[in-house]
Amino acid sequence: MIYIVEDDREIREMIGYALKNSGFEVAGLADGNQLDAAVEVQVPEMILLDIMLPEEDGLAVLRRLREDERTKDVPIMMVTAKTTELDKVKGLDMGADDYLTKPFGIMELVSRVKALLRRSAPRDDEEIIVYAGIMLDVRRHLVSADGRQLELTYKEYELLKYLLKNSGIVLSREKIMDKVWGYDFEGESRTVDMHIKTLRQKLGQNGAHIKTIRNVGYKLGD
Amino acid sequence: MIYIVEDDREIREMIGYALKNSGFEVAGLADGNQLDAAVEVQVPEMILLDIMLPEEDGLAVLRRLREDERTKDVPIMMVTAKTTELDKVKGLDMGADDYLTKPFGIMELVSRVKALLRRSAPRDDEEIIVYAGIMLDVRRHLVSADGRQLELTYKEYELLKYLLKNSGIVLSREKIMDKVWGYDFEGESRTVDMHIKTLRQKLGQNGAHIKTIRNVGYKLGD
DNA sequence: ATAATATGTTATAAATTTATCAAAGAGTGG
DNA sequence: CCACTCTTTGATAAATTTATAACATATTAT
Repeated sequence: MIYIVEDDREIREMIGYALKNSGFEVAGLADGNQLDAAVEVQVPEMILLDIMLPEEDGLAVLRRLREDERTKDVPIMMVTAKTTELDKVKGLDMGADDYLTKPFGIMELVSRVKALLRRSAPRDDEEIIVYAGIMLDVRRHLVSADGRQLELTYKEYELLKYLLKNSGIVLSREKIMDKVWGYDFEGESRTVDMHIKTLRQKLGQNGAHIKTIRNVGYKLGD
Repeated sequence: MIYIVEDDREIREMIGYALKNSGFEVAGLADGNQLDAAVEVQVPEMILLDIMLPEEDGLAVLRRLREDERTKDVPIMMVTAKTTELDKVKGLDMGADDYLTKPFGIMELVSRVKALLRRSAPRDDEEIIVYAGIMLDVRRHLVSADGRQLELTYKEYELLKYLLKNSGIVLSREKIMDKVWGYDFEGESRTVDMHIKTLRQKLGQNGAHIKTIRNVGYKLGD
C-alpha cells in the first residue's frame, strides 16, 4: 500500500492512476491529518509526500514520520514544486529517500517508486529456507525435517518461518507475537510457548534447535 | 568506500572532493574496465556511474554489476547528462537506485548519496561488544571467552553486558544494583558479589579482567 | 598483632520462568 | 447446525534461576 499525500486532487489522482496501473495499491490523502489517521489503520509500504500542504508543512510531516516508531523506516519520496537545491537538500537530509520536483514525468515517478521499493524491500523473498535438517519451501508451503514431510498448521508454519528467517537471533515473545500474530500483546500469555511446543514436537530431533533463552525469548540455531 | 565512474577527470575530482569533505572514502575510476579491476580488490559501499563512458556504455556496466553476485546489492546512482525521461526510466528500471542529471548541485548529490546509503545500510544494529578475550553478541545473545562459548544465566548476562559497556569505569554495587536489577537497594547484600563470582568463574582466565576496587565497587579492565 | 571492615564462597530455600495439559473458544467447510 | 480442526487460555507441574544467610577469607587501620 502506497499513500499519496497531496492537496491537489488532480495531481493526486493522476499519480494514483499511474501507480495503480503498475500494480500498486494506493490511497490518496489530502493532508497530514488524513495521513495520521491512515497510518493508525495501516502502515504503508511507502509514502509520497508533497511539501506544500494546506495545514501542516510537508517537512514537518516528514519529521513526525521519522520520529514515529511505526513509520521511521517507511520509504518516503518528496514530490513537490519547491525546486531550489537547498529545498532538496533539506528534504533529503531530514530523512526523505528521494525528492522529485514538479513537473515530473509520470513514468519517471513510477520508476523511482519501484527503485525505492526494490531497495527498501526486506530481503525476505527467499524461496527456500534451510536450517540444519529443517527445510521450508515458501512457494510450495512445504516443510520437512530430515526429509520427512511435516503437516503444520497455519500458525505453526508462520512461526517456524519467522524463526528460520531470523535464525541465530533471539526473538522475544512480544516480538514474535507482533510479527507472527500481527498485534501487540501485553501481559501474560502462553500462546507462543504452546506453539513452540508443538513445533518442537513435530520437528522431532530438529526440535532441539529451537532454544529457550530464559527471560528473553526463543532462538533457532547456534 | 564509494567508487566514482566518470571519464571527465574534472567532474570526477569535483565529486570526489565533495564526498571526501562529507567524510566518505572515495576512488575515482575512468571507465568500466577500471571499475571491474577495483571491484576485484574491494566491493564498494556504493557506485556513482556515468552513462556516457568511452568504451562500454554505462547502462551495460550497470547490467553487469547487477548480474554479478558480489555487486548485485550495491547501491548505484547514475550521474549523467542524458536527461530525457526515457533515459531515466531505463536506468532506474535496470536496477539503478537513483538517477541524477548534470548539471547538478553538488550539495544535492551529497544528500542523495547519504539518503541512499542510509536506506541501503543493513538496518540490523549489529551490537557486539568486545573486551580482551570476552565477546558479547547482543542480537544473538551469545557470550564467549577466548572463543569458547559460555552458558550464562539472565542476570549474569546482563551484569556482564553492563560491565562491558562501562569497561574501564568503576561501578559501585548500588549502581550495578540499580542498573542491572532495576531497583535501588539500600543496606548490605552479597548479591552482586555472588554474581561477580560466578561470572569470574565462567569467564575462566578472562575473569581476572573484572577487578575489585575495595570500598568502591567493581571494574572491568584497565 | 588484633580488631574492624570489606569481600569471597557456599548451600539452599524462595521466586521466577517455562513446559505441559486439558478444556474452552473460534473458525471452517460440509 | 454439526463435525471438524486449529487456536487460545488458565491451571498446574517442572525446571531453572536467584537471593540470602551464614560463614570464610582477605585487607586495612590501630
